[in-house]
Amino acid sequence: MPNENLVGDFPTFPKQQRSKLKREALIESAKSLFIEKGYEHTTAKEIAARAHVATGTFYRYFSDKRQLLMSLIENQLEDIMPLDLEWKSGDPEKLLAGRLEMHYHKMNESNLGKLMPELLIRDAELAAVVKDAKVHMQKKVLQHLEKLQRKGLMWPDIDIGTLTWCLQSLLEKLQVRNSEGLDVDYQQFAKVFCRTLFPPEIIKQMKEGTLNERNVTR
Amino acid sequence: MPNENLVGDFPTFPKQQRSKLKREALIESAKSLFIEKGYEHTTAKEIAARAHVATGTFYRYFSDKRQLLMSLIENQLEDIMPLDLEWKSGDPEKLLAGRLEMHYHKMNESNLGKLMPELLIRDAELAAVVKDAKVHMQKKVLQHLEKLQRKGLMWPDIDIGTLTWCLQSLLEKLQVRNSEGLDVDYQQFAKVFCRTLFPPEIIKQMKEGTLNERNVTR
Amino acid sequence: MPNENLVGDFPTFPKQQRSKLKREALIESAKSLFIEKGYEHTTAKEIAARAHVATGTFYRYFSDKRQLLMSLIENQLEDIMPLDLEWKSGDPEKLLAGRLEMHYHKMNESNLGKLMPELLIRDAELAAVVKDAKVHMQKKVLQHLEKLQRKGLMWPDIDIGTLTWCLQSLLEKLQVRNSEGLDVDYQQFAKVFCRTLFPPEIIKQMKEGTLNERNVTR
Amino acid sequence: MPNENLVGDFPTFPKQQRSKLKREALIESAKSLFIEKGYEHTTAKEIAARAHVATGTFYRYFSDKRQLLMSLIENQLEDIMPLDLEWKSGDPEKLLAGRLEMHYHKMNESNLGKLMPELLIRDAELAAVVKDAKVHMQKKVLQHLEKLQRKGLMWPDIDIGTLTWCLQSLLEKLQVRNSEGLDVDYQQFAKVFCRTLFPPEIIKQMKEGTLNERNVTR
DNA sequence: GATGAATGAGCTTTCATTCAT
DNA sequence: TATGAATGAAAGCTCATTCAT
Repeated sequence: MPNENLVGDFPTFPKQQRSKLKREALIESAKSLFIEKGYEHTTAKEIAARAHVATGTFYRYFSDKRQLLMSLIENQLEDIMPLDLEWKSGDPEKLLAGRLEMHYHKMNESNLGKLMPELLIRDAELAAVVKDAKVHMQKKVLQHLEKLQRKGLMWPDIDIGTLTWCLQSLLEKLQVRNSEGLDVDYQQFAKVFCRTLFPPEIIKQMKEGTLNERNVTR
Repeated sequence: MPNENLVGDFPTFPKQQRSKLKREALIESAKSLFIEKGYEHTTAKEIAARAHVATGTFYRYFSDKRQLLMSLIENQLEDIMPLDLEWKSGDPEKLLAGRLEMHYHKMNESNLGKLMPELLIRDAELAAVVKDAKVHMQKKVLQHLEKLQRKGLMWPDIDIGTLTWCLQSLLEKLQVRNSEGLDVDYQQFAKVFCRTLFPPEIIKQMKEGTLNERNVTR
Repeated sequence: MPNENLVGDFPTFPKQQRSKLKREALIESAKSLFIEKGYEHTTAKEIAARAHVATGTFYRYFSDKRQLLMSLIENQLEDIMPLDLEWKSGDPEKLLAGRLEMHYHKMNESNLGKLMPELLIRDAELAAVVKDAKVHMQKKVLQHLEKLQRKGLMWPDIDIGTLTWCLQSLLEKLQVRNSEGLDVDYQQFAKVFCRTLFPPEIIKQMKEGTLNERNVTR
Repeated sequence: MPNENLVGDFPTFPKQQRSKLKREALIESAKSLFIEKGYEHTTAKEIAARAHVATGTFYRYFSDKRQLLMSLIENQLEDIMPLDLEWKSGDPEKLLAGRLEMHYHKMNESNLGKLMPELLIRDAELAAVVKDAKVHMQKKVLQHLEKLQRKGLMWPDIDIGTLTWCLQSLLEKLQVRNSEGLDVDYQQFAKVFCRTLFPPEIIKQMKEGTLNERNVTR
């Protein structure tokens, strides 16, 4: 064991570091293979091979393929989840477009979007994890929309639950579309979303900054 | 096996008939198993067993599990596809709500919705088939929306392609939701859809039947 | 392929028959391999190979190696068990020698003797099965010896339980020796056994036929 | 690791000492594991772990699992071997009972008895080692019995070889019974053994101390 | 045609052994 | 020397597919 207490020694922990690297290499390898060939069609051996590791090493880091999958998912749950919608002042369409673009750009880096539908169907436990996260996210969106509605910014006669569901659905689909590499005109999508949520005159006021929230009882 | 050549035997082509029955039994069996356990986890033996035929018989009717899947999909592509949107006169929300309900009721009977995401990911050829159908469907919707836009019924400043995509996406998601057994308030969904497509005053006119299409250049 | 519907055809049931043959071939193959290399060192693949059958076929007939073992054991439990001792009139040494020889000859054909010690140690369930059979056998021997003792034929001051255990132990060891191919002088063994059981004057009377059992209260 | 070169440190060869300790720890660990789970089911990793050393260290001390086994066996061969029978004057039954009890008590502490049958079957070389020891032991017993026979103490008409074999067999079985934790009435066993060896009147004389060995030609 | 036993490639997983640290 | 992560051969078992009946 090298002396780790010398002044100026490079403060790395070679073993743990290498371990961690291998673990990550395996996860990366698995991810790419899952995306290429699907979860079922990917074998532990292949995962190990692409990570430049022996088959047995796979089982030092993960009890099995499923466990690796769970790690992989948990790592990236936030990326998978549709973004958090929070309305600030300003042009809502531009605002949203910007956020959509940023979110899906990040998403694309972790190509999991492509993977999820398959996984969710076959694995009840995983589905539960993701569903929980989704429900949590939807609650937040719902609360936000409720607040907006109370402020009189939204269509008054539409059920907020339905609206939330529609938004999330579109965001998820957008995510899939994105992961398929199709290009997306975020400006246009933002326009549709806004039109779905807000009556035209509200949008106009928001854009002009003349929106008077004081009129709204809270 | 009883003697089938007795006088008085049913005079129609019993062989072909029985063949067809077996083929269908196999498809039905496969469908239910695919839905229950997923495509990968269903074995040829099981499919045969549930269809009350021998394993080998499976291979007389289908060259392989995948081929059966393709048959199954093709049979039911229309059910899987989001419905065809055609706007007639009258209250558009009621109209749409009715059609949605009918469509998803039909869909639910062929529970394939649940199956598709898994399949599409793994099987490029299948994905291509489905994508073709989807594109075809989208084209029709697109044309219809273009006509509506030209008539001045729709938001003038929204890209029709984006809109079409949003509609289809929502319809697909609705289909999934449906197949998960969650109940759906079609009335509300119809409202959201309509609001996404049409400006409020147009909706009002449609409902009142005072819409004057003649103003629209064609 | 021979026509099996000819008059005079041998009334066999080809399928079941072949199945049975294969099952037996597998059992035989397993037995010989277990004896050659031990249970743990024998693989399902090898068993199948020696039975001229594919690996998968093994699993059609047995859920796994252990199950095959159980079948094998149950088939041959009687052969494994030490013989049943019943004393009739006449020269007890000759009588016993004859029975020993016959028994161990039979035993040798099913070479399981060699196999048992290993198996019993590792497999609690199997050990239980064999132990049951052993206990049953010992009870019978015990009863027999008790009867002999009541008749005054045996050493009066020796515990019958201990004696039974010694006899059975020697028989089992003899079985092992036998299975190892060492030759055995049954005459001499019979002499030892008899001397262990009966006082010398009783043996003498038995040989002379002058034994008077009427003196014995029952 | 603490500095081991401090003044006042124990001046003996600490390295060799520690080595020896490790070796022994490994042997002890292996022994207990072999007894608990059997030789085949014990892994090198487990042995190392229970001995509080790294897996690799195992291979510094033993070329392989089997070699460790051999060491272990050789260490304890005497305990495993049935005891040495030497007849002195006095009550032979009491004498024998005492020795049996002592011997099997010692045996029980090194629980190897349980292990042997499994090992002997699989491992020809080990079997040979043990067999050698056994043969050697039997020779000694044989010589002793021959002496006794020449002195006229034993049944004159029984083959000494057979007798030796029977004695050894019973001793081995007793050992197994012992290792199974069943209780044993050594008094009774001693009685059976003596009766197997000596005619009743000799036993009587031995007990009474009236045995006149001088009558015997040597 | 129909049957289902048979096949064997291929997957998951274990573990004796090696070797860089 | 000691370590324990890494290795990869080999075991158990499954299942799509074939083929003799």
